[in-house]
Amino acid sequence: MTTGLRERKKLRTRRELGTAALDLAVRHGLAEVTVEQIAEAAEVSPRTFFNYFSSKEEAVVAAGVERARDLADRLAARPADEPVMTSLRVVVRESLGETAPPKEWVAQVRLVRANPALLPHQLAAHAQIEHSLRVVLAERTGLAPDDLHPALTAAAVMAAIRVATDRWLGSDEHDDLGDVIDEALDLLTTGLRHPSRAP
Amino acid sequence: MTTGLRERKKLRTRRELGTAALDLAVRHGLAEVTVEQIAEAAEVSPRTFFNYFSSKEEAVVAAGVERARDLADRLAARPADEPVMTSLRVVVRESLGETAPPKEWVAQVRLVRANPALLPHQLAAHAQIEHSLRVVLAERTGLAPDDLHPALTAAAVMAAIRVATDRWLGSDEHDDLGDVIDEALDLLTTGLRHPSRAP
DNA sequence: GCTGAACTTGCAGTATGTGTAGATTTGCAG
DNA sequence: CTGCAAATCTACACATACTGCAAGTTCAGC
Repeated sequence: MTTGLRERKKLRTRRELGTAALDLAVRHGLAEVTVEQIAEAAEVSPRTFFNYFSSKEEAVVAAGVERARDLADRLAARPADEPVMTSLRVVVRESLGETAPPKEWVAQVRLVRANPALLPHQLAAHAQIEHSLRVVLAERTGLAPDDLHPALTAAAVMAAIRVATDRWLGSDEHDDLGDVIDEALDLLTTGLRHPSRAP
Repeated sequence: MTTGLRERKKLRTRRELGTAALDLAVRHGLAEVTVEQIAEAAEVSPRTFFNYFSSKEEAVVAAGVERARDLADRLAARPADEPVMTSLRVVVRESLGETAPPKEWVAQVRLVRANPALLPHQLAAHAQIEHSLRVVLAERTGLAPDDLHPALTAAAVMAAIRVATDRWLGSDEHDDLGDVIDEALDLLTTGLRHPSRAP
């Protein structure tokens, strides 16, 4: 089952467009970048750009989606008898990178922070990832794919990652992101109980 | 502290534009509606529309934001010694309406379901509400406004509402929405533990 | 009433996004 | 290898979305 040339080429173009969009936006500011420039950087016609993405915002964020799709893949690869939350902690750690978070990803989340116009599309991207997670979780637990439990678990975990990342960015990336996320996941597993203010 | 005429007028225009956008989109389909039509329906120039919203999608979703802002207001009005989750359950029930969910709101979420292009903006709107909730929760618990706990609680609750609503829409609005949301909140407070499959 | 600030508006110009039709490339069977 | 069918890319045309600017117009406070 070798993926045909056609398919590979398409994927390559998509990636090309995504990274070009991100690169240009980081370098010159989102507002200064036009679709024409992105298309040119990816060596493709402007019309073709719109065959892949419906806006430059979507393209900028697309790279992140692909990165995060591997979260679901990794999750599916964990042993089925491992507690779900354990699996989730492991895969999140894994995809955060051994040493530091991938700098492409950091550039992206920083860009979103600086450009509120990107937020809607960032959140939509998260929703896609959330959906992938939900599907895997449903298989894993043997529940229906539209059951409340896998859906909410996926949503809550994505929320934890989002909130933790935001906090991490806000604190000038001083803490270890993995630790912050773990803390957030702890809160989830303890039912969001009010933490004692004197530990 | 009577709000000046100016301010009231502005709010009125904003509301006018939002409801006009929603109305037209429901009636004719989102794609068929132009900003010009929305502006005309609100008796305002197209240029003015863009002084309020940066796209028609944002306008369509704005009505929902305002409705949901009252969630935070209601929450702030609950007694401070009531357990947070209890307060949340109460205010969600309250704002769902005594008998049935407000039909304007239902129309809106249905529209988003039918038009994926609206999803990003819907999620951004949720993020705004989430922020309001977070602020109130922080005050309530006496924690810093950027603390992980209020932030994650707000995010998780919004996620619960979103997932529950989606499920409710998917099941042809047969169940009681309030019950579905309660179920989702239960999952949150029990730490998302895997529900026993034989109750 | 007068004055400054806030809001609205028209206009001009650029960028976004889509339908269509024809060229180009790829997959595949003969 | 050849040629056909389907997928993809591209150019062109066009409507709509959005923004900056320089007026008008309306409101708040003195």
